[in-house]
Amino acid sequence: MKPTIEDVAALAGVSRGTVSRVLNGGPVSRASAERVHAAIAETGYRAHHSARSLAGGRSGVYAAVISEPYGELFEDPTFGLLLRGISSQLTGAVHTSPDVSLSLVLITDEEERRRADRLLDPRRVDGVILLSPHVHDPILGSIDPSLPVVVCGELDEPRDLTWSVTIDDAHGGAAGARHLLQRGVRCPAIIGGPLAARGALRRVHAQQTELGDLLDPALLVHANYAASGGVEAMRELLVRDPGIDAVLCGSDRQAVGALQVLLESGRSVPDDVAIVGFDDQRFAATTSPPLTTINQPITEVGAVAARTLAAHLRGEEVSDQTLPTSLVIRSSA
Amino acid sequence: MKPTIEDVAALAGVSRGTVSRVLNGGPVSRASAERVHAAIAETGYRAHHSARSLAGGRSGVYAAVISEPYGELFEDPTFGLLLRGISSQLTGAVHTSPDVSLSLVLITDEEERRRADRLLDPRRVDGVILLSPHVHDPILGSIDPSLPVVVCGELDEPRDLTWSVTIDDAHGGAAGARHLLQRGVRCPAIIGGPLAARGALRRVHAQQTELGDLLDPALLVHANYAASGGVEAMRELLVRDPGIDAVLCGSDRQAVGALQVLLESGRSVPDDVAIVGFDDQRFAATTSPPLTTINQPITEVGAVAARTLAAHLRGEEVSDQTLPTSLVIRSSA
DNA sequence: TTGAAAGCGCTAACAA
DNA sequence: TTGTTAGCGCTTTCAA
Repeated sequence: MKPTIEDVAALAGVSRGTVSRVLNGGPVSRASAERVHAAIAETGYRAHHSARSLAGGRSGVYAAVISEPYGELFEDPTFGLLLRGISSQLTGAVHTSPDVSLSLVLITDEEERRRADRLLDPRRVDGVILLSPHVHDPILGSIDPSLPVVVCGELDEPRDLTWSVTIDDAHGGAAGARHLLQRGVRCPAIIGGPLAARGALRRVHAQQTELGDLLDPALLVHANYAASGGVEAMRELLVRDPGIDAVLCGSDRQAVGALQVLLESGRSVPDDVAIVGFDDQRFAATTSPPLTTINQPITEVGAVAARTLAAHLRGEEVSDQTLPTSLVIRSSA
Repeated sequence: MKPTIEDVAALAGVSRGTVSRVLNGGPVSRASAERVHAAIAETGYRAHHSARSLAGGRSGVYAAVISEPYGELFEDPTFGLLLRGISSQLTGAVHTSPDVSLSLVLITDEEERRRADRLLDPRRVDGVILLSPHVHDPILGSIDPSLPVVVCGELDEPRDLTWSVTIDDAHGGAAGARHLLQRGVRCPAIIGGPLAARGALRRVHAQQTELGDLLDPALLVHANYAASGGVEAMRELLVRDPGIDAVLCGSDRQAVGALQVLLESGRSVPDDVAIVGFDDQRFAATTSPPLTTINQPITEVGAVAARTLAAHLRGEEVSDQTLPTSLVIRSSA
C-alpha cells in the first residue's frame, strides 16, 4: 500500500497531527519540519486527495464549464486557449497549496446539463470557471449559490460570488482606428461583428468615435464573424463606395474574406485599401499580405480567471478584470 | 448543511447501511428501496463524492491527458471531438453507477508534466485516456502501472492494462482508391501524409494495393497535412505528369491545397481531375466543389475509449478496438 | 509547539 | 435482508 500520513509520522517520530501541520502550514518547530520532510521524501508520501477533501472541506478541483451546442464546440480555438491559460495556473506550491485539478464539464445537450448540475456540487468542486461567454446562459442561475464563479467574458445578470474577466474591446477598436488615422486614410469603412455580440458593438462604437466625421455612416455594415461574412460585407461596401481606402474588421476571418474580395476586384492591399483585423488568430500572420490586427490575450484571460478563483479561495478580495488588447502591425495596414 | 446518508436513513427508517446498499446496488427489499428513494427525493440527498471515494476506493474520475507542445494544442479540432465523445459517456445510471467526472490534464511543458505525475495518482483517478497519439510519448511509461489506460490512437510500446482505440486507416485508404477505380480514372496520383505518421503510411499502402499497376510509382508524393503541403505536392505532381486525372489526399486540408492548384492551372474538378480527401472535417462540405472524402469517426473514438475504461473498471474483459471509416461522396470525385 | 482524539460521510465486512 | 461496526486517510479542535 501507499504510505499514509501515519507512516510518515512514525518515521519522523512525531504525531500525525504534526505531519498534517507541516503539510498545511501550521505552527511547527524547525526541527520537526525537517524530519517530516525527510520522512516524506523517504517514503514517497503523497496525500490522499479524497481523504484530504473529506476532512478539510476543500476539493482541490476547479470546474471548467463549456456550454455550447454540439458542433460549435472547439471549432473555435478560443476554448483551447482559455483552457491552456487556466491549466498554467494550477500547479501548487511545494508544501503550501496542493495542485488543483481541472474538471472539464461539457454541456451540449439536456443530459449533460443535468449531469453538470450534479457535478457542480460545492463538495466536489471549489469553484467554477465559465468559458462560454453566452448571454442569458441558464447555467449560471442553476449553479449552487455558495460556489464561486469566474466568467471568461461578460456577465449580464449579476450573481454573488461571481466575477468576470474580459477583454478591453473599446480600447482595441480605438487602436485600430487610430492606426488608420495615422496612416492618413481618407475613406474608411467598418465591417462590424454580429449585432448580437456585445463586444463587437463596443468595438464598433469606439471605432466610430475615433474616426469621427471621416466615417461615412453608410460605410458601416455588420456581418457574422466568418470569412463569408467578410466577403459579403466587403462586396456591399464596394457597391456603396468604390473609393474606400481602409476597412476595420470585426475578426481576422472577416478580414481574410474582405481581403479576398479586394484582391479579386484588382485592388492591392494595403496600397489601395488598408485592412485591419481583430483577434490576432494564428493564421493572421500567414495571409498575404500578413494581417495587421488587434491581439486579444485569450490565454491570459484563462490564467487570470484561474488566479482570481484561487485568490478568492485564499480569502483575498477579488474583482472583475479587463485585459488590454494590443495593436499588431503587419503588412495589411 | 447538506443532508447526509444518515439523514436519509433516519427519514426512511432504515440504517445507514441499507441506504448505502440501495445506492450501490446491494441486496435490499423492495419496500426498503422504495422508502429510501422517497427519502432521497425528499431530502435532495446527493452522495458526498470524496467520502465515497475514500471509503470505496474508487474516485469516479477519468483523466483525459493531452500532451502536446504549446501551440499545436487545440489547433487541431481532433481533441475537441475526442473530448466530446468521452464526455458523452460519463453520465451515470440513476442509482447504479454514479456520474464520472473528467479531469483534463494538459501537458505542454516540464512543469505540467511533473504536475501530471502527481495528478495521475491511482487514488485520485480511476483511469486515464490518452488523447495524444504520439509515438514514443514518455508519459505512458511514467503512469502508475496499476492505472488502466486507453489510448486514442496507436500504441507502440505495450503496457499492461492498456488498450487502444484506432481508426481503420487501411480500409479508409482502400475505399477512396476503389471509388476512383469505379469512376474509371486512368492516371491517379497520391498525396500521402507525412512519412512519420503511421496511419498515413497505412492508408497509402492500401491505396497502392488497390490501385495496382494503374498507379505510376512516380505519382506518389508525401507532404505535411496542411493545405500548404497539398499545394506543394500538387505542383510537383503536375510537373511529373500533367495528365493526372485523380488525386487521393492524406487530409482534407491537403485536398483544398491541391484543389486550389488545380483550379489555378485551369483544370476543372472533378471533370478534369477528381480529388478525394481524408478526415471529413467540417469545412470539407463547403469547399467548391464540396469534397468527396473519407470520414473518420473521431467523436466515436472518444466514446469508445470512455466505454472501454468503464467496462474494464466494471471487471469486464476488454480489448483493442478499430473503428471503421466511411466514404463520403460529394462532388470532387 | 505538540499529541490525543474526535470527526468528515461513506462502504463493506460481519453477525444476526 | 438487515443493523452494527470498523475503518478509509486526513484536518482540526482541545489540552497539555
